[in-house]
Amino acid sequence: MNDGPDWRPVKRVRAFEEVVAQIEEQISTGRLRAGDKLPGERALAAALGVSRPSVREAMRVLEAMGVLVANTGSGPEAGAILAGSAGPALTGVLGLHLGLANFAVDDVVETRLLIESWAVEAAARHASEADLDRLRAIVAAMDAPDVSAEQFNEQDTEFHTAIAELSGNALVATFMRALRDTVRRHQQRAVVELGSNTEALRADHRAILAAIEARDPHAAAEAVAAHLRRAYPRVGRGR
Amino acid sequence: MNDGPDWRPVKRVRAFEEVVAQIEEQISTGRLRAGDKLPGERALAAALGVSRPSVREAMRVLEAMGVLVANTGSGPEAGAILAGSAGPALTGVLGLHLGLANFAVDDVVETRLLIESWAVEAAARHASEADLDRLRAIVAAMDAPDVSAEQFNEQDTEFHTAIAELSGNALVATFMRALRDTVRRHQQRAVVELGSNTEALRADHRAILAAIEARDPHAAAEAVAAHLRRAYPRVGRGR
DNA sequence: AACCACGCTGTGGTCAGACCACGCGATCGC
DNA sequence: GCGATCGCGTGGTCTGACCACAGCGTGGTT
Repeated sequence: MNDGPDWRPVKRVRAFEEVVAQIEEQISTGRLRAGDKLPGERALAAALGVSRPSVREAMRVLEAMGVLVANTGSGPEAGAILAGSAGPALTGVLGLHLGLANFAVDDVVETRLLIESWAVEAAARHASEADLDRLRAIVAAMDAPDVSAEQFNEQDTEFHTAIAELSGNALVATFMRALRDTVRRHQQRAVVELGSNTEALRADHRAILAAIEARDPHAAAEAVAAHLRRAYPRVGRGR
Repeated sequence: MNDGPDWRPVKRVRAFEEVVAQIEEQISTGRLRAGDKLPGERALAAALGVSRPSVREAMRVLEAMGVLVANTGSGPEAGAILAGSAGPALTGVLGLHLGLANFAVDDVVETRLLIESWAVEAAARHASEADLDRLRAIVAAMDAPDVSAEQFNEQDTEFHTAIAELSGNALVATFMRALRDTVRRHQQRAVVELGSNTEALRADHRAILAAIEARDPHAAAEAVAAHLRRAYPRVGRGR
C-alpha cells in the first residue's frame, strides 16, 4: 500500500489566511461571540505581526461569509462587529455558481421543493395560533387589490420564509430564503412573466395555509408541491 | 400607506464592491465562464480605475465564495482562474455560523437527514449498475480489517457523498457534503467517540446499499434515517 | 445655566510605490 | 542537441500616507 514518500508539500499559507484562521478559532472556542467588536485594523495588524492590507483582506473574507460587518466613524457602531446571518452570503454563493453553471436552475428549484415540503410538514405539526395569524396576515396582504408586482414578490418571499421559520430549524429557514432569492434573482434577470396570473398563486397560498390550519402535514406538503410546480412548470421532467 | 419620505440612506459603495459587482456581472451575462482567466491584478486595477489593493480585496471575496483560485508564478496555471466548486465555501460559512450560535448542531443534523433521505430515494430510483459498483467498492473498503478511524471517516464521507451525487442534483450533493463536513469538523473538535463501534455503522451502510440495489426508495430512506439516528442519537427529540 | 457649533480623535476606505518569491519560457553556453 | 541560466510577469506583502465619516468633548454664545 506504500507507494513511497508521496508527501504533500507544504500548503502555501498566505498572511490573510492565517488572520482568518485565528479569528475563526476565537469564534469556535467561544472567545469571540456574536455582537463582539474586533480590535481596529491597525491594532490587529500590530498584534498579529502582519500589515494592515493583510488584515483587511481577512476582513473582506469574513465579511463575505456574513460573519461580520464593518462600519466607519467612531462610537459603539463603528468598527468590525461580529454579527450577521448566513443568508445573504449563501444567496451570493449560490447565485455565482449558478452563473458559472456549476448548478442548474432546476437543481435549485428541486432542492427548494424538497426543503419546503419538509418545512411545511413541520409547520403544520406545531404552528401556534400566533404563527397562523402571521401567515394569515401575509396572505391577506397579498389579496389586497392594489399590490404591485414587486410587492407581490416581496410578500411571497415573506410567506415562504415564514413557513420555513415555523419549522423550528433555523438552518432550513436560511437555506429556504437563499434558494428563493437565488431563483428570484435569476428569473427576474430573464422575464417577469407571472403578470396578472397571480390569482392561481394566491389560491395556492390559501390552500397551503388551510392545510396548516387543519394540522394536516401531508396535505400541506402536497399543496406546496403543487404550488411550486405551478410557479416553475419546467422542473421535474426528465429526471 | 405613505409615511413620508422615509428614504433609505445611500448605500455606501466601496471600491472593491464595485469590482466584485462587475466581475459578477461578467459571470452572469456569460462573458466570463468557468475556466477563464482574469486579467492580472495590475491590469484590472488600471482598467477599472481603482488601486491594486481594492482589486485584491475583491479577489479575496470571490475566492472566499469559491468562485476563483489564485496562483502565483507564470504560465497557464498562473493568475486568477474562474473555477472551483461551492462546497468548501459553504462548509466554511456553515461552520462559522455554527460557532456563532446562529445555528444549532441539531439543525444541521436534521437538515442532513432531510436532504439525504430525499437523495437516497432518488438514488434508489435510477442508480445505474456502475453507480452501484461504486457504492459497493466503498462499502467493501470500509469492511477491510485494518481501516483507521480517520480512513473510516473519510470513506464514510465518500459513501454519503456518492449517494447524494447519485440523486442527479448537483446542488443537493454540494449541500450534503457541506453539512457532513460541518458536523464532522464540529464533532471531531469534541470527542471521537465512535471507537470500535463501527460495526453497527457498517451494517447500516450495507442495509442502505441493499435497499438501493433492491430499487426500494422507501426502504432506502428508512435505512438512512436509522443510520443517522444511530450516529447522532441526541437529535430529533423535543421538537 | 442651557445650548449649540466647532474641532479633535479614532474608525474604516483608498491609494501609490516598492520589494519579494515563485515558476514558466526563452536564451545562452557547452 | 541539450541543459543550466536569466528574464519577466504573476500574485503576495509591506510601508506610509491621505481621505471621509461619525461620535464626543470643549468652547463660546445666548
